[in-house]
Amino acid sequence: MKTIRVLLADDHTLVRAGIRSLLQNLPDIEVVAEANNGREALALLETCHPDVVLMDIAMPGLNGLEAVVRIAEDFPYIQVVILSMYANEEYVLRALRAGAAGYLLKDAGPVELELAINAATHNKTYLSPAISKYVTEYVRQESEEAVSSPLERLTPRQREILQLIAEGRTTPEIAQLLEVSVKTVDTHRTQLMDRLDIHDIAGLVRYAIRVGLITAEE
Amino acid sequence: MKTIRVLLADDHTLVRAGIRSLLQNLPDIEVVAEANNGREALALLETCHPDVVLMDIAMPGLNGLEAVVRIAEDFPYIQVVILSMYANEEYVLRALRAGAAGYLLKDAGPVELELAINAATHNKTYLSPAISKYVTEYVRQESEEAVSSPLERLTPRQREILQLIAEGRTTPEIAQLLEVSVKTVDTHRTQLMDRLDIHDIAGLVRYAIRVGLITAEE
DNA sequence: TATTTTCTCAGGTATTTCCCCGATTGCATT
DNA sequence: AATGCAATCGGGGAAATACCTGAGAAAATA
Repeated sequence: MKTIRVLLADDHTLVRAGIRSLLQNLPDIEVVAEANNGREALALLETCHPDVVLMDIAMPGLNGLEAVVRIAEDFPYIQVVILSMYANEEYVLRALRAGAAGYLLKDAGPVELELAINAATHNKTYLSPAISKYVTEYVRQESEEAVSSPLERLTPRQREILQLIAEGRTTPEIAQLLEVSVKTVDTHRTQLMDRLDIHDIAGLVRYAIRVGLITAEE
Repeated sequence: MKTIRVLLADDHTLVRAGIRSLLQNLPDIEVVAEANNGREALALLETCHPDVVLMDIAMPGLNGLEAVVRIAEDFPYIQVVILSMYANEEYVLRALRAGAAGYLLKDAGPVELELAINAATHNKTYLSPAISKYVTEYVRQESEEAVSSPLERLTPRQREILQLIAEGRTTPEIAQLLEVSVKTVDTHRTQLMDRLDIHDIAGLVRYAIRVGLITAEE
């Protein structure tokens, strides 16, 4: 079995150095190049021809998701494993639709690194357990049509109520504001919580901020 | 020269493993323990008695800045080097005021790791070049009086509980986590709400994000 | 030493959240 | 015509929040 050539793309030098150090302890894996961002990674592909690209998402200049799209287009034989801090559904879906061969959380164990890289070289997909749960099957088929940011999984009424909740309004206040029954608002809250799989106010607020429905400032 | 005992605190397992791997290549440095967050780090101090703590800032449960304050108070002979993604002035100042012996950016080079740790053991301070420029001198003197990130209107305990609330923990959960009565947590919540003049969970979450106690991401 | 602050805990109460079950209406797609 | 979805409303209940009063012990501060 020949050694697997890996390109490392992460804007944090220290993190990159750390992961390189980890990979050096693994057999059959060789880090052939490092990149500071997506653009650098793309530029290095032709000269280094890696088998697998290990790529962070949050990078200045050209981020990882964008880079995955281009790699999949121009170098279909190169597999990309995303290395992300966040189990953000939006990111995961976009990465997989773009053709990523794996999605690793940065709090994954070192063994997962090896798993993901080996899976990628066999054209298989490895996902960190924490994310595979809400992705699993339906992503790839669904990718053809409906795009659906998670926010769009909510009805307009649900989004409206989510925003009011995140702004700190109580259920009775919202009911009065919208001139409907308290029970109606209650039902909407319950249902939008189900859809987002978030079950407390704090989580809703963070989510609302994440998707830009509100801001933390006032 | 005896070996330097290091405790590693970072919530990203992979990053932690990477840095540990880097440190193992350095002479006279031994990683004696790893922690997932600030609270775990504090708990490990007594049993592992490290010389230096390498600590991330953004961690769930108890963040790095808060942990520095407590370490400086309870274990003044232990040096703390902050390991952060952000060159955020607010963070840097708070860390140094709290008594951190160093502030490393995650895109620092591996050599800086060694520099910072060695500086720390000699009671010196190492700062990544990118941040030392806007810190330099005036921090330490100014720290005596003038003030006041809004967060400092809260007691350490209140900040700790605020963070847990903003992360979505319920009162019983927090009580169990801190090993105090539910009523105690309840009182803390009430009192910190009074001080901030914020009277609902949603507002607390937005506030916590605003001041950098937590992020909207997960 | 005296005072204040912090942290701890308790009782009680009102409100709200969170979730279960159910339902009707209307609108749109199949 | 039938199915699905969105929006409305209800009863009921366990849990959590929000707020009140009061209070002891330890720590920091004046």
